Amino acid sequence: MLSDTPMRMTRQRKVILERLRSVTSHPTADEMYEMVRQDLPKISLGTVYRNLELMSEEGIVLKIDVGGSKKRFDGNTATHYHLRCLNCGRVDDLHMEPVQGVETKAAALSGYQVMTHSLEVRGLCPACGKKNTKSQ
Amino acid sequence: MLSDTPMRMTRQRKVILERLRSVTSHPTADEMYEMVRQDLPKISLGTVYRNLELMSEEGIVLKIDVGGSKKRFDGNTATHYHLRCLNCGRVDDLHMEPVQGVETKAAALSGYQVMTHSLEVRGLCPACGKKNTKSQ
DNA sequence: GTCGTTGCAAACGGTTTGCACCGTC
DNA sequence: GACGGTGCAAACCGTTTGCAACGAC
Repeated sequence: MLSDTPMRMTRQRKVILERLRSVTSHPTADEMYEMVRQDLPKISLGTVYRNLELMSEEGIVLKIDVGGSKKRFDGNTATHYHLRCLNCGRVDDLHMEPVQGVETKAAALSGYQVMTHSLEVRGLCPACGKKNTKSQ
Repeated sequence: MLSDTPMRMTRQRKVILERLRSVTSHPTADEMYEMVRQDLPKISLGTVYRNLELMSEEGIVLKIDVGGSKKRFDGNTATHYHLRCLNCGRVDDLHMEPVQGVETKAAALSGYQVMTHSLEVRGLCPACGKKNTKSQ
């Protein structure tokens, strides 16, 4: 997957990466666009998409393409799990050690050439859980 | 989530459910549309979407909203995991017992009101794996 | 100077929705 | 007969892409 010609470090690329690494949330491309525009008001949404895609292919950032209609991005590329709020859509890290042996087991059971795995726990985040028990 | 007024069992609804339960694959809404059209040539794609959505809310079918741009649907609502091919997009069941205690642990760690979890293993399916080692 | 990258705007693809008619209860 | 469901088509929304100008190397 790694391209042969190295990625040029453009101003846009640099800012996107810095911004993504500076937050612990898991922004959507759109949220990234808003963040980056504070530094580069003229950047286009297309550029943000292109760079997030490219950097996720290079393994520099993590694309969280799991549940929900929007993709989210994560500056932390180590394998880790996520929590997603079914009400407000926010995504948090789940600080839990990855399950041992899933990939090996899955490969043995299925014949797939396994590359990664992800686990997502879904429910209501503390804030939405509170709202929900009161009003609904 | 369960609505107060019961769902009317229309011809469309019945056929969609039957067809979904008759396959072990994990069709997209579009694939469901093609399948159902064999019985009901005049059905509209919108109806298929509406019914799959509705039935997943009722817990009659499972919406697999995990990776990839298209949602997929599953007639088997028991918690089970999936394998996804990164090349051709096909989704298979992973016949593995669900990981014990993830939900409780996640709830304790995060304060989320946990409802479900899902695990997805990604890689190349046997067919694509074979192609890949030869050509690429 | 080359050629990868950008900004822009238009296109895309999956999904949702407004509407008037239809059919289940 | 009421009212939820349907078919149709248009709208939606996140994402991708073609293009000419730009700028990193």
